[in-house]
Amino acid sequence: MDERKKKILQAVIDEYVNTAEPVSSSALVEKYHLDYSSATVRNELAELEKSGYLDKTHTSSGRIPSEKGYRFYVDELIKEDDISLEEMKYIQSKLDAKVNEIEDLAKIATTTLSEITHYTTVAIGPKPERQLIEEIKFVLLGTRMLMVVIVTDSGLVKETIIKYDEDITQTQVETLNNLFNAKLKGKPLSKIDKPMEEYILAEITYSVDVIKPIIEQINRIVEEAGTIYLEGANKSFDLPEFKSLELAKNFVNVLDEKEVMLDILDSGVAKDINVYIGDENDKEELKDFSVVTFKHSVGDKDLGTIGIIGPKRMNYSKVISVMKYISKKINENKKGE
Amino acid sequence: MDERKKKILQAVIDEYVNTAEPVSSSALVEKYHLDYSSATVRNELAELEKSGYLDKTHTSSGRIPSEKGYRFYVDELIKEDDISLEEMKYIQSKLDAKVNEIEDLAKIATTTLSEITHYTTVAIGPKPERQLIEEIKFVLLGTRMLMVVIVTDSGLVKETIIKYDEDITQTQVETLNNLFNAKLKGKPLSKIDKPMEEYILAEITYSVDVIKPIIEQINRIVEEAGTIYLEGANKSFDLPEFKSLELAKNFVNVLDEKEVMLDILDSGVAKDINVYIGDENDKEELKDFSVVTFKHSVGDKDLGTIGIIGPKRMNYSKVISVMKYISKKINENKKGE
DNA sequence: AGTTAGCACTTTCATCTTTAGAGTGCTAAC
DNA sequence: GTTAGCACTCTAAAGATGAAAGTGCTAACT
Repeated sequence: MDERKKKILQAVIDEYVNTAEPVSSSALVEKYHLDYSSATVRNELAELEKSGYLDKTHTSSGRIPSEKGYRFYVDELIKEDDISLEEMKYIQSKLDAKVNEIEDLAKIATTTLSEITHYTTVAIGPKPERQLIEEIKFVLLGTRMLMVVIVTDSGLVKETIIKYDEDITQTQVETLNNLFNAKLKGKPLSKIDKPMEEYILAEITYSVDVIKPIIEQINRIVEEAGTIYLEGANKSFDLPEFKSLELAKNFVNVLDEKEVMLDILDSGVAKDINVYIGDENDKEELKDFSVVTFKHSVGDKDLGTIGIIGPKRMNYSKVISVMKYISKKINENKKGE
Repeated sequence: MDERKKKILQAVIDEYVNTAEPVSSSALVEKYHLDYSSATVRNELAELEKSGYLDKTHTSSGRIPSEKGYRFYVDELIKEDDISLEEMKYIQSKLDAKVNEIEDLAKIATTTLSEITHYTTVAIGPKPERQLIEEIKFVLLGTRMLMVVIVTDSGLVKETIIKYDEDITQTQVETLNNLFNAKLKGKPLSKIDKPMEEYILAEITYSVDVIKPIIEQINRIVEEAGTIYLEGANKSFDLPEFKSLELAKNFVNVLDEKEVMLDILDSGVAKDINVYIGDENDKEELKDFSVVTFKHSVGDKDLGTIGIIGPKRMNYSKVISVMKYISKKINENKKGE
């Protein structure tokens, strides 16, 4: 593929990303200052189509990029710094807000990413099994409410409350603190399995009624730790792709299925940024969309994965530039602590 | 209004609620076993229209209920037990789940209501200012993380975490516990104002840096305590009213505006169930919708308000029946505790 | 050999026209 | 008071028309 073809392909994609309308040869010449006539461009477009980088919606329509075209764009033509000074400042200001909980950080990053790109974003924290329990603390509220707090090494703090029908003594709380810390500290954050449950039950001399709900709630917390954030689902309604209400509904339904979302975010391979264009998505429901995911981390600490879901004609340059910038800034901020 | 007119009006509304299509005289005769010819029904329909209970979309169309018609239906014709045995069982099973936090109860009620009625539901807890602080507790996690827990008399538990750059001692935690409990226990859950802040700062001998973030976070918690739950926003897309994407977008936007939602839920007057039909809504954005709200409580304890937002042709009978049933069950469950 | 003007050809999209069908309102008869 | 019958109205879907937007190809040009 020669330089002129690349330039034209890039122009077609840039234009189509903006307008969502098939791009004509004359529009390219006018808007992209090409020093050739529309006829020449037409010849090139025909060849690009023959090689599979472009498509047409009907015989006499302008061109739209094919998935192969987008893939070439992402691999070869992408601008890595497609981000304005204003956007940088905005990101900085958002990230500057004092963040106490690791979950809030993910939330802020997700929201900001959605605000700047205008696409729908999803996020998931580090996998529970990969976090280690740093502390587990029991706190008595009043006389019949027990709060359980779990802190992990990646800074996740999760708590839950259990109501009892009878008073809990401070001594009991001490025993619980000692026992659970002895058994769970340093262990991965995963559900309490049967053997462990039996061990704990055997160890504790008093009522099973106190322990049972604790184990139940801890297991619930662990499950919840893999929760997904979703941001800007509405934004997609403004896309011309969703002129058809049918499509819009489908899209919303996909987002609603946590399982699907989880799989997508998890599937990212070794690379920090992964781009799946249309058919490259495993999930049938996403064949008409593109997904970009990135894992963010500080040093070797995994902080989870953020993903963007948008139309295939997504602004890949902007999305990836912004992702990289956010990722960089999170790292800088965190290192300062 | 004579009995036959009532019967016909009821039939028109029931039919329109189901089909969302203008109702014809012949359809009424066929489906509702009226012992009159379509011509007679037509005469009655004409009179009902003249009195303002019915409308037409164009001269030769069938009838649709007017807002006055819906209002009459709600006031006079409603079936108070429009709920099936299956639905009762489903509600019971949902509410049976052990609920430790008052907020979870609101969440469950909201979700269940949305699932059964297929409309969008919103909920808000009791107003923060009307709750009294029962306990405020400081808990040290590790050496540099401080957790603040606030428990109110209506059972709300809110917590937050503050990270410090230096170690916090157990003695400091004790001082904090004593001071804040002495000053705030029994007081309404509201933001810490300037005089109180200054008093606290004067009282504490050590670093302002420790106190400032605590006050900040407590104020954030209080603000958050008035949070809204939203459930089943997607469901509305299935309504034929939303054939136009424009309308659907507007609807989603209304839901997004927390202020509007808050006002609506707050505006409920003394009655436990309030119905606002179309123009009866204060908010311009809701003139095309109907809103039903109900306050739920146990004894004299306010538990907040739940609202349903749907098309004017909402199934008022079902909505109100289900609301009453849920309210009743919550009361029974809670009393048992 | 690469470029381009020119023009026939294709397809869409918006606008009109037509027609069948659903419903009402009214009149006159029961 | 009720109803059969029919003229009349309006909608909604299906075809008809024409302009506009583009392409592809040919033949001429540099």
